[in-house]
Amino acid sequence: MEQPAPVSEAAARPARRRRRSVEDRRRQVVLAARRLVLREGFEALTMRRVAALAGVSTAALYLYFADRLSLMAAVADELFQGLLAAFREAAAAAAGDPDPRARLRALMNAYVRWGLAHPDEYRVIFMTPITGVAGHRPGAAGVSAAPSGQATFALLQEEVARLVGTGVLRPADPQVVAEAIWAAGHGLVALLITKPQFPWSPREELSRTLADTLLRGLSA
Amino acid sequence: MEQPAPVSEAAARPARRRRRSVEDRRRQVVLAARRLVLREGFEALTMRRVAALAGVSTAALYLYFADRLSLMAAVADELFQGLLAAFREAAAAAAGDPDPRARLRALMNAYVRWGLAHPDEYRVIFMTPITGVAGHRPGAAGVSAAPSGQATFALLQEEVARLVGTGVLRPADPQVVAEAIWAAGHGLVALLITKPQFPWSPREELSRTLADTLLRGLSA
DNA sequence: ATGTTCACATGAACGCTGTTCATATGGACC
DNA sequence: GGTCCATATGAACAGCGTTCATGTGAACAT
Repeated sequence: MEQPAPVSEAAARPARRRRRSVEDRRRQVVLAARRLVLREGFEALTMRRVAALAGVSTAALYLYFADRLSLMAAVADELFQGLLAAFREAAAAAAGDPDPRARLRALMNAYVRWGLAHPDEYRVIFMTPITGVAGHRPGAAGVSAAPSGQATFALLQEEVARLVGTGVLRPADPQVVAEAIWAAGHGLVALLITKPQFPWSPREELSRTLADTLLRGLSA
Repeated sequence: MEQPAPVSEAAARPARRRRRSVEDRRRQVVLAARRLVLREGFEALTMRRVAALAGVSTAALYLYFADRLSLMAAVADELFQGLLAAFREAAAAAAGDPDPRARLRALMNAYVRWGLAHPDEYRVIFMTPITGVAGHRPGAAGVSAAPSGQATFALLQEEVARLVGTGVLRPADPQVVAEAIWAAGHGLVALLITKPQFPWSPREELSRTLADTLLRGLSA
């Protein structure tokens, strides 16, 4: 339809064309799910609602995803790009700052701000027991594990490694340090989301104190 | 039955006796729910299963609790005592240490260790959107907000205040600092529980790095 | 002793969930 | 034109939280 192939190649085509179509539909489902989260929140992310919004039957979802968590993993991978964009933006904004720690601080702040600004998306990505983007139903074995997520963490990890390498931060395993920073940021976002009735100090102050303390503790 | 009151007081008694009985039942339900979590994990905590184990009908639960979250709040209050005990134990163990920061460090480590050792209980307490111990059905308005939880956080907050007061930690609002420490610890536990497949560094190393970094950043 | 009242308890139902499966359907190949 | 097979579906299953009309039995008044 898109490109009328020679008849001689027609034998090899169908499989490809079919697979293409399947992946298109799969992607369409993921996008519908994303729209659902953005518009109606985390709780709206049910198989029936996603199917209805995507215009397919509920059972059809199980042709593209092993189960609900696999679908959510695919959605998470999509949502990650929002956080990734915020990361890149923060890093760019801190480019001119003379303080070598500015970029790392900007990443920390961007993470917390993004999480608090997008709690429903944050819940999908970081507060749901998701393994990574699992493969289609027949393919059984899971495939690529959330590339966007890895890219995002890599950004943090590389920045830490850079600062350790240049001696700005005291000698340490960048992997461990990056994980610790991530954990600290996640804890703040997650607790504020889960326990909103706790008498929290102002969020700005809290976020600043956490980032400052970590940076001070890590500095050489 | 327990104490045959004079007939003249009989008019006032029933209400009291009845209330007592109701609270006993309520407590019995909470204990059944706790046993369920301990033995079968977080997912087993359903209204039907709790009711069955407590020996009452499912509908009866709604006489004692407004909804499922209220029941879980009561269970959380019960589970908190485990963490509180771990906190007290850790504080006592650090009593002889010459380092004035030893107790705070011990609290941080105890928190993370307890959470990782009791993930199902941790999920009930800290990873479920719970408001506090809500009142009975008719009473409508919620009552005491998780006393054990408050006591636990108070322990951390007081220790921070003590160290700030003695000049061991740099001047800061103990409330903000305590919240930040809590958030950091929570993040580590929560992420390890939610994303067990992530290629984490060894837990001991992670926990130590996080605690050391925070202490170093907070020290005067 | 009898009648009345009312807090407490329940079985059954409602609408929702994730998931499975027998049954179509329709295009690709022989 | 007939066969096959990937794709799609409606219906069903078991479970969930929650509600409500219906008991039931002890406490009180007469």
